[in-house]
Amino acid sequence: MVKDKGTEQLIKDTAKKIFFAEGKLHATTQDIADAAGVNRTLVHYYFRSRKILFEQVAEEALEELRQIMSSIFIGKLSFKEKLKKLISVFIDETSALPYRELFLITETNRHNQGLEDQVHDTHVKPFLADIKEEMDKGNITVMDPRQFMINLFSLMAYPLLASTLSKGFMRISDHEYIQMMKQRKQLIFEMIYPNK
Amino acid sequence: MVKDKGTEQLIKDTAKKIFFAEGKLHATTQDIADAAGVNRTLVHYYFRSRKILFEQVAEEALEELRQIMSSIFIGKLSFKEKLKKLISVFIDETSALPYRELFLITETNRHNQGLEDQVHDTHVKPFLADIKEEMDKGNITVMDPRQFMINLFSLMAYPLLASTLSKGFMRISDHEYIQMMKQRKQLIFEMIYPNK
DNA sequence: TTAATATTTAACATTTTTGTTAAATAAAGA
DNA sequence: TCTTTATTTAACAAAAATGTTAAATATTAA
Repeated sequence: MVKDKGTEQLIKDTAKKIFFAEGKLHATTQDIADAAGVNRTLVHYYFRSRKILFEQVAEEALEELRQIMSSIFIGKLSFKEKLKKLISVFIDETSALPYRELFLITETNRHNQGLEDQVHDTHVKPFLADIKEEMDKGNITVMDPRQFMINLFSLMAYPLLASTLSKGFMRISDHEYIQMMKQRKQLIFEMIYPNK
Repeated sequence: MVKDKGTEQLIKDTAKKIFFAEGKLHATTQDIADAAGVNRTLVHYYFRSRKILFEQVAEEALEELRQIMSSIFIGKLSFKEKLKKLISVFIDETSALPYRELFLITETNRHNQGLEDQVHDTHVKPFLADIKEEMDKGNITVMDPRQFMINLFSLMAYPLLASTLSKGFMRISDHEYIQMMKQRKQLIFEMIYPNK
């Protein structure tokens, strides 16, 4: 593997790949070092401890999720267009890194710490207000805007998170599943934002 | 804790509680023994190794998911009633054990083994056929029946699986979140099975 | 009761994972 | 160049987790 951005970054990126892309939540520092093709001591040299590496990775995962949200909500698109964009971006991102949320969830459970997050005021609150407004306009089904948001993220995230189970139960091949995930962009939009 | 069903069962039940209810996927045999209030050696006495305990727990998790499916599909209810029942049962079950699927997913990823499951022919295939039929009747929106099924399970499972993230981002209290999950039974049904 | 069996415990051993130290090598600046 | 600093490695140490053994206790059936 190329170490263009330096070894420290390489280690962190490799850890993310193992956790977020491969879903190997039990990976050890040795596993990470091996995958990165470096001596395990470097993990300690750059991060001092496994715990700190994990915390950095978790913090950046959270930051990445924030980025997705903010990338959508800058610019003056209509709600409808924002929604389309969010679905497309989120599904693309999550297809590449399906287990990122899962990592956050399990790390949070591991240390019995809920997450007090600032993303609420900057992104979630305005988004919920937009949803409310769109309901008042009669464009989407009226419900608790938070339920709307939960529905949206459920439909986007779950099939990628649980692809192993879905594919197993429904006997869908890897290739076809990818196709289906692409189709979901349109499908989710139509469910959430019905034409009439 | 009472050991009515014997210590072996107690250990297994405790492991399930830690994995499925608390989402502590990194729990050690010591953690499990402590939570069960027994000597760790008993884990080895009854299960020989940590690996075997995990495999048994995973196999039973899978069996429990099958049970949910079959409990719905015996009896001669209409599709509409089956759907209502499935949503209600699944959400109740998953509220109690939100991380059961997550355990299966991570254990599957850990050992690079997909799951070749017999549940397909007995439950999933007939369910998909029912969905198709209902679409032909014009009762539900026409789409790939597998997408319908994915939507259904996404809407049911994800909010419970990712409750930590949802509550954190949207600033919802534990108590209120439970209320919202109850409301989702009706809400999901209406999304999936629209009145007109 | 007693002998056989099942269950539980403590002590020990091994393996795995994590963390530390010091030395070797490479890179960069004076 | 030489000297300082950064990076990497190997060897070692400590801790954590898993697995094994044998003895103690409880249970059961003859």
